Amino acid sequence: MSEEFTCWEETFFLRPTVKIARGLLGALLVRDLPEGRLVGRIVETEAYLQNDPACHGVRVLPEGGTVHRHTARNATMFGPPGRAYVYFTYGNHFMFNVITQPEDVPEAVLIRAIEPLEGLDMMTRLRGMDDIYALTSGPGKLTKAFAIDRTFDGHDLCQPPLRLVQGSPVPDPQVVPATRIGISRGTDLLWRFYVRENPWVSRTSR
DNA sequence: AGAATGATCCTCT
DNA sequence: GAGGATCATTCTC
Repeated sequence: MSEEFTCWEETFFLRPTVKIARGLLGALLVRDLPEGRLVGRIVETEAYLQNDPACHGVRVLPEGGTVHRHTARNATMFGPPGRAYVYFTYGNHFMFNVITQPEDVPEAVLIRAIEPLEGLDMMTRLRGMDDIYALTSGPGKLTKAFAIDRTFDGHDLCQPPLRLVQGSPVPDPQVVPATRIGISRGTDLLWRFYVRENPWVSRTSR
């Protein structure tokens, strides 16, 4: 029951975004609700970069190059690091990302899967199901289990009621680099990372 | 204004 | 493994 949750300094989020995606494995997501606290350990992430055709902050030119793309939806991607970028997709799901890099550089890490540690009863209620391996094993699942919606877009992740804090680092032999999921461009890049053998990882193939 | 798409999930076969 | 749900956002004309 220790209250010692430690955020990162801003410099953590100014390192290369692919390294941050790797480094966020093992980090904890702490969600405070009126009914209690939810805690989970990040086990799968993906990096999205400013020159990356799959990134929301990027437009692909007909000639094949890329430029930054500002829109209403992705505005927080151009904001300061250490904040949440939350958007709605497929008519059903919120996606939760961590913004990296200085202002005006649209890069982020998508949190794809979490291992639930605390508050599993509340997560089953929020998810409307009781299979613990299905609670948080996907980007849309974990936002529902943690009650994360678009009101958190732009939220400072060092502040309650939603915090991203340090956990136990995951050693290299346990980290699997893989291709990203559900995108139509940039599919060859190994910018997804997950914890080997962890049952909450959304997809273990490549 | 209308069409297409989407960093997904669930159910069914 | 395939297909439908479902709608906000973005793109195209």
